[in-house]
Parts: sequence; structure tokens; C-alpha cells
Amino acid sequence: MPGTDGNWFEILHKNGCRLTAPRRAVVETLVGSVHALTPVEVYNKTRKGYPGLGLVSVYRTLEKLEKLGLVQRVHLTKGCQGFVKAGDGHQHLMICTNCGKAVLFEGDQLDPLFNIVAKNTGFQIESHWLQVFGLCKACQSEA
Amino acid sequence: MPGTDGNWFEILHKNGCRLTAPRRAVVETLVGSVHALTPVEVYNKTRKGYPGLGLVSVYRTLEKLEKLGLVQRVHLTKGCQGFVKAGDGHQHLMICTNCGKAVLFEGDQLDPLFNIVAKNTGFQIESHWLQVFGLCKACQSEA
DNA sequence: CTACAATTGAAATTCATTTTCAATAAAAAT
DNA sequence: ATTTTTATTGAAAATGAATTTCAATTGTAG
Repeated sequence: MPGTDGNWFEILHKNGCRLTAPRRAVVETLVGSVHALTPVEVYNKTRKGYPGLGLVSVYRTLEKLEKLGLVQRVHLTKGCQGFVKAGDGHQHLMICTNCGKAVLFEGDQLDPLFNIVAKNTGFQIESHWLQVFGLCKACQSEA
Repeated sequence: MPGTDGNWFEILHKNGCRLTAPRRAVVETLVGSVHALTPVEVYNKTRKGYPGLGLVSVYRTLEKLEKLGLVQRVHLTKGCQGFVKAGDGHQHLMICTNCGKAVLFEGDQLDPLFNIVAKNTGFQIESHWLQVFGLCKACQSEA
């Protein structure tokens, strides 16, 4: 059941993490957002409901969640410290350049291309990384 | 004639930039490398032949070159401040995770995928961004 | 309930990048 | 050639994000 936080708490707990109040609050913020958020954005959003939160805890929680594959990093032209809920399996990102909304999509079609490239360059491919930028529906209507 | 620096100097000059000694030195470094280099790496490499160079000038020159489309930024898992010679037209990057060697490749095959994604998500696509990571031939032999 | 260890937030620290500024030097004008 | 204009320089200071340190706190296992 994606989008449910119970999941995340369970996974965190199973990995020896404690379910503290600040950590819970940060997780709620991330689970509840479809936008790529910077650490400071997570901090500010979360503090609305949990004023005592420290920025350091946001960094630490994000690090944990990334390691567990629950959030993934988003690289934007400006900064490279955005985080969003990760999808199941390997997926690619479609990001709204206006509001930061992030949508995942499959891209199995890419494999043939990679095979050609591997052959031509002699590289042994390990991973790849595709992000598409554009305006989401909502932001299109605005303009 | 790609890989020739005369080109770059000409372009810089045409855009109202002065061809100073430090700038020339930095350009030489970038033109002469097939690896993604961070500003500090460019700085250290260039100082071997031009010890007076200031790090600030590296940053400023990189900024200019990026604006003119002569170098492009490379985002790595760790940092996102790598720079390499840009290719002609839109190309994608294949990067060696060991030595940073960067090879460009075409990817016209991607357009059909983007059309599908645009249709499914309702996004109006502006740009995209593909990087492939792996081991280059030389680094494969090492291991 | 107790003991242990992970986690916390504040403060200090580190490190990359940007800004400021007076001095310099490239290129245009004379 | 010489002068004038103005982009560019490097050093130093300032900024800002991320990390480390540390004593106090608080989950959680037993």
C-alpha cells in the first residue's frame, strides 16, 4: 500500500531505528508530499506541526530513509538536494519545473539503447539516471 | 574541429570576454581533459602550469563557459559540480564511476518514450537529462 | 522498572561557493 | 604609440549548507 506511512515506520523499526516523535513528524511530511523537497523545506513544513524539531534531525532522517530506499534524491538545475518518496523498483522521474511535483514512470524501453551505447563505448554499465523536466497540468493552467 | 581550443578563444572573444592568461590556462585544462572535473580539480590541474591562478577565476571562467555552452555540468551521486567539454547539439553522458571519464552519446531513440510519458502524466515536457554510469575500458582492465 | 544505546537539538565546525574591492591588464579609441 | 575604458584578476571577507560534537533525553528490550 504505497503512500501509507505505517509501512515506513515498520521498515524503520525493523532496521533498528527508534520511532521518536521528531522522526515520525519528518516521515509524515515526506509521505504526505508528492513534491521534491529540500532538507530546509522538509524542516519548515514539519515544524508547523512540531515546532521543536531541529534541522539536524531532518538531515539524519533523510539519510536513513535514503539508505532504506524510501526516499530518493532529485537533482535539479539549481540544487541537488531534493527528496521525494521512492517508487517500487527502478523508475524515472518527471519533475515540474514550477512546483516541484514529481511523478515516477517506468522506462524499460531504454535497455536497447544502453546495449548499443555499451557496445560502442566499451563501458560496462552499472546504472543510469533519467529525469524529465516540464510543467505539470496544474502549473500549465496557471499560465 | 572539436577538441581545439582556438575555437573556444574565438567564441569567448566574440562574446566580449577578454583573453587573459588565467582564463587561457583554465580553458586549456578543460579542452585537454576528457574527464569530469570539479572546480578544485580544474584549479589544481591548471596551477601546475600557472601557479598564480586564483580559485575564484576558475569559478568565474566555468560560469562563462557553461553559459556559452562550451562545458556542461555533470551530476554525480556524491557531488554535482563536475564539468566537461560539451558536445554538439543535445547529447547524453556516459561516465566512468572510477576515473570520471565522460563520453557523449546520441539518444534520439528516447523521443517516443517521452511522448508516452507526456500523454500519461499530462506534463508539458521542457527538457530531459540522461546520465549512464559504469566502468570505462581502462578501469575494467585494472580490476 | 531498569539499563542500555540510539536519538535529540544546540552550538561549534567544516567546507564550498559568492561577494567585495582595489589593483591590473586587455582591447578599443585616439 | 599612448591613452582611455572597463573586464578581469587574486586576496580576503562573507555567506550558507551540511557535518560533527556533546551532554541531555527518551525509545525499547529485558
